[in-house]
Amino acid sequence: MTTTSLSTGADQRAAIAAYGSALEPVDPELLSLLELPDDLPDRLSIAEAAELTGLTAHTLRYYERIGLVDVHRDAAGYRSYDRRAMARIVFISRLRASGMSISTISHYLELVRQGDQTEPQRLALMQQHRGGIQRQLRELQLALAVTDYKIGVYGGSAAP
Amino acid sequence: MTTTSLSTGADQRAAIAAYGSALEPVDPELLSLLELPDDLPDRLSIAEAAELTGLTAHTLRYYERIGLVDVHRDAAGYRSYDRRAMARIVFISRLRASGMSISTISHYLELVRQGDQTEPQRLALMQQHRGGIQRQLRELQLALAVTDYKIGVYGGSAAP
DNA sequence: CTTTGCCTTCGAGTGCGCTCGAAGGCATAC
DNA sequence: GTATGCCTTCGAGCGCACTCGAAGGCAAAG
Repeated sequence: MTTTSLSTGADQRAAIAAYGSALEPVDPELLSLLELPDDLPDRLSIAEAAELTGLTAHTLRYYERIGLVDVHRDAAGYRSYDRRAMARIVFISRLRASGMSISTISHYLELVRQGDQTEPQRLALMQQHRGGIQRQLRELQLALAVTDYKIGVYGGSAAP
Repeated sequence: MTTTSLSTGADQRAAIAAYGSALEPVDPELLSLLELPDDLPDRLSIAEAAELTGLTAHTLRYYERIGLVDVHRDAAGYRSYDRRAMARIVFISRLRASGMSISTISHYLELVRQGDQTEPQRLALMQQHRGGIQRQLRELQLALAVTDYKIGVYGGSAAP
């Protein structure tokens, strides 16, 4: 769409790469927090992205469909996940894993789209989420205690 | 049903009490692990049970309906939650809060019903659940890290 | 050429865990 | 008596987050 096909074959997907992702370099501190591998390829297929994130290809398409992430297409029309997309997806999956609803994530990302003046709202949202995470941590500790108790009752050891 | 009504009025529900719950005394260690109050009344209405557990009355009826817990009825046909029922409900809510599905909980409770010879299976189940809890704890730590990172970016402090 | 396999879009379906509402019973207050 | 409020059972409904399947495109292998 943006570039005309010069090369053919397998390289085409990679060749199409210099597109869109270098606008902002993706905060390296966040990138390392998200624990993406250092040798993360520039462009990944949906199968590779699924493998790396632990989500299914179906779920990745779903996240894109509902507007959580933008994903480029290569010359064949296939999805091509760049560093930015991967970072966002892992970020989203962290929020999901900590119980943030998809509608709240959508709202947060909409605030991001609206620019810097929404930072106070984003801050409030994240602070509230932090409270939720801490509550969950406490609940998990309680659950761990009763689970370990039962394991003890059944004569087992905690490490299976 | 079991006793004929001698008293009338408010005491009737309490009067019906000496029924069923004293068969086994409920493991005091588990009871304290479940953090039920020391002054837990012998018999609670569904509203009181809901209040104490943080579940809704609807959910308590649902858990009973699907066979997770047995609950006695008073002379008026109202549910009356004894210590044993409360302990089980809190136990269930701990398992739920740590991500055990209702069908797995049902299975576990069915094993309990089947008697001592199912202890190895219960042990395995709880050990597996322990693994799940630990995985969730790790995921929550990662989520907490990115959340705190964002809070920092937005100029906020972790304690709101 | 055909086969294989991964990819596309689209819309519909699924499973879970509640959640609700209707219709009615019981008990205390007035 | 009636009104209020909490309780009962029953079946149905709902929201969420996927999850799936059909129909078809693209490209490397044989």
